[in-house]
Amino acid sequence: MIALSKTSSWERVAFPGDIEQMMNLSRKAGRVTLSDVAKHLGVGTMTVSRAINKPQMVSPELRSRIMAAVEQLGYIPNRVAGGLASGKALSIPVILPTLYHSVYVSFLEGLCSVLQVEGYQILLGTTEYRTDTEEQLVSTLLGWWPDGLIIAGVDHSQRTRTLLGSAGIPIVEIMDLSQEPIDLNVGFSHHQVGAAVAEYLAGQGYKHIAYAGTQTEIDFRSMRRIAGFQDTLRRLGLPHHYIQRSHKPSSLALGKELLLGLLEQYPQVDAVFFANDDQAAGALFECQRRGLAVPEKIALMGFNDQEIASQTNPALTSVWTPRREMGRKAAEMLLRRLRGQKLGKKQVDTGFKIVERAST
Amino acid sequence: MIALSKTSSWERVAFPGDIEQMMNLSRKAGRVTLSDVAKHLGVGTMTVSRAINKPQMVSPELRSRIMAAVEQLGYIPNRVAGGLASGKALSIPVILPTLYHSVYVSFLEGLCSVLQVEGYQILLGTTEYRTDTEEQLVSTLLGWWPDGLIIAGVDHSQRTRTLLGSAGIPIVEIMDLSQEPIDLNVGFSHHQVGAAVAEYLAGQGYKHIAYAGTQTEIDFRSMRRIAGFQDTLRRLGLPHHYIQRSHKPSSLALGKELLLGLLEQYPQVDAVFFANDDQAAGALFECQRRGLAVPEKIALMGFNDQEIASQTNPALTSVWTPRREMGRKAAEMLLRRLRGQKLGKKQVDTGFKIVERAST
DNA sequence: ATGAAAGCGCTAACAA
DNA sequence: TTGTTAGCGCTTTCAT
Repeated sequence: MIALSKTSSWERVAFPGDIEQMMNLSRKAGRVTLSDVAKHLGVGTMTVSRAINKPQMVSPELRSRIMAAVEQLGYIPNRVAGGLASGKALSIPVILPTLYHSVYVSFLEGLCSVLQVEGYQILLGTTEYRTDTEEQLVSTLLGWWPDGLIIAGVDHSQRTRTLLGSAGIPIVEIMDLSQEPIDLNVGFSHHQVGAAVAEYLAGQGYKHIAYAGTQTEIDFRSMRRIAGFQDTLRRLGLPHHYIQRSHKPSSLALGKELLLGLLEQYPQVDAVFFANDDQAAGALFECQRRGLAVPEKIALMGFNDQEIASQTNPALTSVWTPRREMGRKAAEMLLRRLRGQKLGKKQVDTGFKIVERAST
Repeated sequence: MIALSKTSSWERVAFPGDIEQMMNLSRKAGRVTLSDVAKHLGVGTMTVSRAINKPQMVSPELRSRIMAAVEQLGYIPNRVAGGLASGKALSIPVILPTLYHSVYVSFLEGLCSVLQVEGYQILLGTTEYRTDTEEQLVSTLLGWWPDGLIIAGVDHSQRTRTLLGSAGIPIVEIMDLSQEPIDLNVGFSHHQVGAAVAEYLAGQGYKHIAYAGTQTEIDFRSMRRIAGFQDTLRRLGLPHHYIQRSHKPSSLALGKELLLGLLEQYPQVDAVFFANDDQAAGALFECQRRGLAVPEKIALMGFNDQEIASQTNPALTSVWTPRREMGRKAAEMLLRRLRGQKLGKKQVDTGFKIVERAST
């Protein structure tokens, strides 16, 4: 592998540092406030506030004068002050394990598509699958006096549960179903996924069915899929000990690694269910290289039904999961709560689907 | 394609709606404040505030009593109030086109890795490549009185530039190099990328070199790569009109579509530079299906050097771009500014590298 | 329809 | 080391 490289850096402008600092310090002084606008027009601050937030309460004539002044002076309402005064910050923290799985990105997009238009600001936090980070994030984010909070997963530390439970705001746990939700819950059963996949692969006639996944010690959802998977294999009288784990983060390369480890240890394996599509695709690429026919020699199956699953050769059977839909649903439930509307169900099972393609 | 499905939803608990509402309304009343803690201990509010924010200024004995009370009462500092009082909200908005490109996700991670530990909260906004959305986001996010702001790209509406320029806080434009940065700037030259790739492919002996990309009308960086690409081909006396565009968002499937469109229109094309690795991979998968030898019949090249490029068969030549590094660098420059430290350069060219693999 | 007063929860600046 | 005073920019409440 050759690497050509082009790099250069240079200084653009030679502002003296003290000018930069001055600009920085002048921030406060430079900001236009509500009362600046009010003074400018000789009206009360409340009138300006109303013109902006409840236009119909201000006479059209005054209103347009105010809006003109707002525009002219470049006034931007201070949401921090507004939030403090009103007790509503219009912010909603979202706590996710990572953004490297496109699953969480899709979820976020679904969420944004509803919340952004309603004027809510999303405060993002990622835990990297660590419960202690999660706990700390919850605590930090609650400090913003959010209107609600959305958190991935249903497995939290006791302190996290206490914090969330006593925050007095709607909480939505997502991506999984909880036995005892803190408040609201949108997701599907990962145990059922594992069971359904085992049943499906067994139904296709495979006899030595393996599970391969990463970070299985800290990814509770993956663990639950394994449990459902093994339970079902056991019930069907099939071997259920073909489990390959790794502590490394998920990637295509890791799919290859997991596959090779599996084949070395258990050459008889004839089907593998991966913890996600990337790993399955990485394994498939390795099969292509080795001339291992898929699915004739070995069947491969992914999870989440990301785009790559439908594009490889052969295309990968996978489990479709409604991540964007979960995002929208979670946002909608939160909004209903915030508006004081009644909620039909506090827990929603969004289900999943096995999408059969050529790899099994 | 068969689709098995499992879905169910049910009502978990039958709380009367009015209780839910009460809980919601009681939020304010239920919240423990700084003065609650102070009263509880019979000390001044400032002492509690100091014990939390500047521990070394409070006597160890009192400090531990305070921390115990904080823990016991479940006090969580209100960052909204603190932000208002201090004029520092410790928040930094990040405005990105989308999270669907893993490039922006990597950038975000790089950013978080520096800012999260320093106590800054990231406020996320995505524009979907729309300048009007960007303008609106800038305005909204500035309302949080952020300490700085990070924005992808260097092409903004005039109003956006004005808003950012007069905000009086450090601004970092990323992912590209600007002729006239608003303030700070970390990125690389997309024109240079296009030029370097054209030169590289021509150097490999290809004669009919094409560019394929999506949303080229609204993705200014892609446009700049095309410009550099065409300029160089022209200079080398090669045809430079093999350009395939689409208005659809980037995906593997679109790579296939772009490739097929290209081959239909210009059968003589012998090398294609795609706007990103996903598209190149999608095209490669289609070549596999059609038995089109890569690179013998047609050479394929990606952009960004995402993981998929190194895993396909053949592996894809690509252009490595330092997105995580840009994230870190942007965060560091911002922090230096916020600390009042001097900055070496206001603009940093992070460069790029052509990573040669088997597909060219 | 408009304005005045009070205060959201916290911290800077000063005093003791 | 600790406490007091004042006020951040806005909205609520109540008056006009």
